[in-house]
Amino acid sequence: MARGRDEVTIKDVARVAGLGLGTVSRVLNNKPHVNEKSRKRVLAAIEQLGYSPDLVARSMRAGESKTLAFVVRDFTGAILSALADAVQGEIDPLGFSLFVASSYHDPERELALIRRFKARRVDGLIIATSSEADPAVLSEFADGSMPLVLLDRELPEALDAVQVDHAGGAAQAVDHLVSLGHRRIALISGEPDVFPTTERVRGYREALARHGIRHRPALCRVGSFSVDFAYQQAFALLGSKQRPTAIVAGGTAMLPGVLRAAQELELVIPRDVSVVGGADGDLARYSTPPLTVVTWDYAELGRTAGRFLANRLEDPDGPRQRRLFPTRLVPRQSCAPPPDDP
Amino acid sequence: MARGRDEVTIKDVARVAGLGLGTVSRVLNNKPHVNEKSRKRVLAAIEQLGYSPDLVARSMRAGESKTLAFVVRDFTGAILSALADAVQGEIDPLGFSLFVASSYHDPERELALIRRFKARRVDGLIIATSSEADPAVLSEFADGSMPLVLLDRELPEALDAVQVDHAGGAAQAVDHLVSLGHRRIALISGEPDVFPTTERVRGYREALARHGIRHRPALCRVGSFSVDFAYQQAFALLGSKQRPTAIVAGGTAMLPGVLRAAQELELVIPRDVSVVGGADGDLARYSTPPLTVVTWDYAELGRTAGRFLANRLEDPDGPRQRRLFPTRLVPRQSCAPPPDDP
DNA sequence: ATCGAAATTGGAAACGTTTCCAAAATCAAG
DNA sequence: CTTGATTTTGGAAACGTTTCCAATTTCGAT
Repeated sequence: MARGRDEVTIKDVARVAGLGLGTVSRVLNNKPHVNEKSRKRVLAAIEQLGYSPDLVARSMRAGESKTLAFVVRDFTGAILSALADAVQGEIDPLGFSLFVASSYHDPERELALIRRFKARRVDGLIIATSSEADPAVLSEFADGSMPLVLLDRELPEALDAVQVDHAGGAAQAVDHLVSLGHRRIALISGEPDVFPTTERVRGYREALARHGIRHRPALCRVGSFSVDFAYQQAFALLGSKQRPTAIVAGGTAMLPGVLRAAQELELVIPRDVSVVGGADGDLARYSTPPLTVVTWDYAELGRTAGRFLANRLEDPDGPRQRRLFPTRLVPRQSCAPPPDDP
Repeated sequence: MARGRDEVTIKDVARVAGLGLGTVSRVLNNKPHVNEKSRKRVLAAIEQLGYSPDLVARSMRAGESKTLAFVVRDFTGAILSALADAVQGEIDPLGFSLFVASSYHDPERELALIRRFKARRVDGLIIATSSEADPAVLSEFADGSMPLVLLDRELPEALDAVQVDHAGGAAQAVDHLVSLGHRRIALISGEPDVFPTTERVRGYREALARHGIRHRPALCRVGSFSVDFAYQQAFALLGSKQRPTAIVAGGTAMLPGVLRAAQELELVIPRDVSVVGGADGDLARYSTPPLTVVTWDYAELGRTAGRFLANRLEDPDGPRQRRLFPTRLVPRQSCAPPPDDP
């Protein structure tokens, strides 16, 4: 099992170079106090033996692993994978490698993942907690034993965070629809206890109020980030007698559900109902008609998260880092004035 | 920097339990030869101190890290992230954590990633090499120093692999189109030096031959897995005088490009041109019209890759593992008989 | 009670680094 | 040359485990 019986170690390098362990280590880490001639000899020996340092041993001794973890609810989906990709791209040049794991919306599982990463001596965590309310997960963070960056979440602790201005996004969507003449505007979003949903609801209600439109609870559907949930809600909404003339779909997973419901009820977008997507993607961009969406810069969000975490590791007591990413509305062809009669 | 000054170690547990290191270690690893009463004492001490073993130290001593890496060209995209997710789900219960990294189609970068993972003592690799031809990457595998599973690639070495039957898939697409009356069928796929493309081309040509249709090189466009490439090729193809009546788009990234080209040329799918997608996804499923695609079970592919790698670690000299995943054609509404005149 | 076998136990050694300290070599100034 | 300061060097100790071996305890049979 134990591969690497034949691995060359720093001792071999020292022997071949005819120098001591200390000197080799100093060369490896670019430390001062090593004669130019010795450095050359060490480098030659390294080259000759094909030596490369054992990062596990290094972690062991140094107490840090140059390793980060990215924990989300679910990787299946273009946005979170784009984020992971961006994070990895950002931290790789700094010598870090990235673990990823999904909690599948299960706080229990999430906790187990965090614990295991802690045991692996991961240097830091980028995490979109499955819930903002789970006390077990919260208390795992409370002791401050693990540097972390929150991804689109809001926790009571004073943690570094990158967030998207979903409230602003929802407001942009409502403004746009109102300007087209809509008054009965529905919102569908996912899990009620996470930042993206609470913010969307807040932005939606505030925008309605601003336009003097009464908020009807029946039009605000919040539950779970799944295609099925979105489908059911959209179906119920669009099938009702006083159906909304527009739907704001929060989150990527909502869009397919809404489209399917509209299709099954033989409602044509945007003639019969207007739709604004809560995040951009291939589906929104290339479907017919292309869908108006609220979007933001995924890659930059990921890079920022990675950078925040790297900063934090360098300066554990530095000031809290936060950034709220603005959204923007991309008008395409899924919104039109409301139909006359219904 | 060195967090964890206060961490509790196996020595503390031994002291509190009033037993030796060996005994504690035996309890931790469920080894035999430990008295029931001692076991209880150790467990109590662990509980009391909140001890959890340091996985880095364990790796150090054991020579294996319980860590795997997943290296692909690009994570942005639903398929590869679904695969990563499946791999992670499969290996997590076995105690493994998963690193991910993108090579961005750059063999140089890919090599650097592999080297770093080796230095991290990763136990194994699941990899979709950026090219099947790069000698540097090949030779890195040749020494057999790292167990690995190939993902949709074919290399001369006798390596474990999971692959998709893209040749069969392309043939299914061609058969379907021919049965509708098409004769001028184009294929667009990505990088020419990787398994999915070479197989698609092979399947495409064989199917054409089987139907007695002459292969026209101009209709077979192969280059890069990018939306832009697909767009350009589709635009050229559909804008030509003898334009194809059907296009087979190999790979997810191809689809948006083809759709956009058709849209800009004001060609209606499937009236003016039929389209078969080379992989399924939200876009294909929910766009209007829904697109006929060739697909396969992404999650099962990922799980199998994970399982193969775990098997290999358990039995380094076991028989070579391979699996070719069948594709199936999902008829939707993007294919129709060819237009009469063009 | 006594003996041999089996079960249980403790702790040194090892894994491959980096860090630290003391020793050796070099240098500059007198 | 001598001396004191500085640079360079070597190697023991430490990081937290597991493994191994020898020592001790327990057990069963006589």
